Amino acid sequence: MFTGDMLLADIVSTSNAVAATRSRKAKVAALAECLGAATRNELPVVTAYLSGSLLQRRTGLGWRSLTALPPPAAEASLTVSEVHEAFERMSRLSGSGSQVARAAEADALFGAATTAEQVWLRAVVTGEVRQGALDSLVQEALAVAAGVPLPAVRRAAMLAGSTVVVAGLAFDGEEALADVGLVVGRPVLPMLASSAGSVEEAMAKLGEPVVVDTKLDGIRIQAHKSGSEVRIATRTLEDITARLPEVAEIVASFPADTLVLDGEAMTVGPDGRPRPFQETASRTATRSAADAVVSPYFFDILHVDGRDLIDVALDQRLAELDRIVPERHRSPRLVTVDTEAAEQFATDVLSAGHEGVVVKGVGLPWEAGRRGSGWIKVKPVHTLDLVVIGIEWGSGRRKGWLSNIHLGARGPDGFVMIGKTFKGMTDQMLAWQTERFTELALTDPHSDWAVQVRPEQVVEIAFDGVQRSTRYPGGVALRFARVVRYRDDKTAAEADTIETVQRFLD
DNA sequence: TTCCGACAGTGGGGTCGCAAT
DNA sequence: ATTGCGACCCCACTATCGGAA
Repeated sequence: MFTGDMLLADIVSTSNAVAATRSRKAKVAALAECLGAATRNELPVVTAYLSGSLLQRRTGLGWRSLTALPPPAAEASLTVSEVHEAFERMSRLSGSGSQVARAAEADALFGAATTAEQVWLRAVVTGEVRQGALDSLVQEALAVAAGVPLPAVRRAAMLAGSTVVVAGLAFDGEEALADVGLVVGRPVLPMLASSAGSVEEAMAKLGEPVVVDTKLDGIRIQAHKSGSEVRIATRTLEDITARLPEVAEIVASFPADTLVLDGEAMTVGPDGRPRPFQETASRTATRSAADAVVSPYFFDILHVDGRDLIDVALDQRLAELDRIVPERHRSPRLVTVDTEAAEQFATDVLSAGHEGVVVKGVGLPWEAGRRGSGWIKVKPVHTLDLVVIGIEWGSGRRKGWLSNIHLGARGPDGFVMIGKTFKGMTDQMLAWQTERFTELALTDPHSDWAVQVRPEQVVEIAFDGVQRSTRYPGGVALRFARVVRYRDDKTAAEADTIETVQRFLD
């Protein structure tokens, strides 16, 4: 009765075919063929696996626990369903001795896998399938395989909060997908923002008029209220209601029977100014209602009292938001066509201690996922001239290139490491720095993953801010560091000092 | 023919809980 | 009590494909 069940080997060979081509159309075709071969009850697992993910949120397995694997099987026999069941058992394990039990499960699973299957299994557990296709291309493949329009798949996935749960519906046809609606209590995929260097640039992209919203430095929350019941979800749709009882209580008090709100949760000091992100992160990561209280600040509304507002223009949604949510729980905003007024607002927001602004087109509906959407964030950027004190070999497409640089600020006695970065490098820069830092190497560059170098090369680094660190000796680390350019017009002796970096903390 | 939107890849720092030591 | 790992919070940037202009 198990004949016809899809083999893991089919997933693996599809994944290898997808990885072997750079053409997106060819990737989609390969994915679609595999989706088309799945039975209805296999489809959720197959959909997840083809996008390089598991259905289990946590398995307890990671890179470290998969360093030593049992000998591989000679022939492929594992079915997709068996693999899913094995991960399901692992995800349910907890308590004393669970590591041993989990290791035994992992051993049995990997021992039944061929070499190629072991490679894929390890990659999917660590989130490193790297086949050049994730959820988005799998959605395209679903549309192709089921013969339905891509926008119908995307919209259903947005409203259901997942591609996996709508995969089967795609094969029922366009009407079945269209029947997927917003359900209060079921989180929807969040709308994301692209970024721009200035308010003016953002406004130029959107046309007029715009909403200039305050960008708070906390964590994204989606609140669902149904009667007295409130659920709070994060950006990845993890339910954190139990960790934010004070937020749930506030939402419960809002004058609506059913409600879906989008916003940010953040800790605020007694002076009314926002606290550093690290404090919000600490408070929201734990269940204990400690002294630091998190407050919600909402900036959008997707549903109220039986009415979905997803397709309604932003200005009309904001009118509803203002009607339901008191001002102290909304993020401050300005609606304008005037660039100067918008820039002044952004300046005021920054002096109030906030992260920046998000510029939004007033006429746009709410649309999940799409990076190049109608929301554009603008944040100030700082720069420092630092010294490269080490570098690491890259992986994936950066294999064979020295990639991730260690950054040092000038200290009273040598250079003090304050972070690393791999961002902002072009392929040309990667080639150049591989040669340059091989010359400056203090340790054998080919004997180790990380290479120490003579602190001579100055690099201009952009970053968003400085945070307290227990990892680095100076007690500070850069947030979102990226390379602007290498500077040959400055010597290491002219680099910025650790004191300069530490002053950013105030 | 050129341009640009969308996508995937490559990793960064910090926080916690949990199980093993 | 401490430590290491896994999970998840915040994320920027470049290369590339393929459709739009």
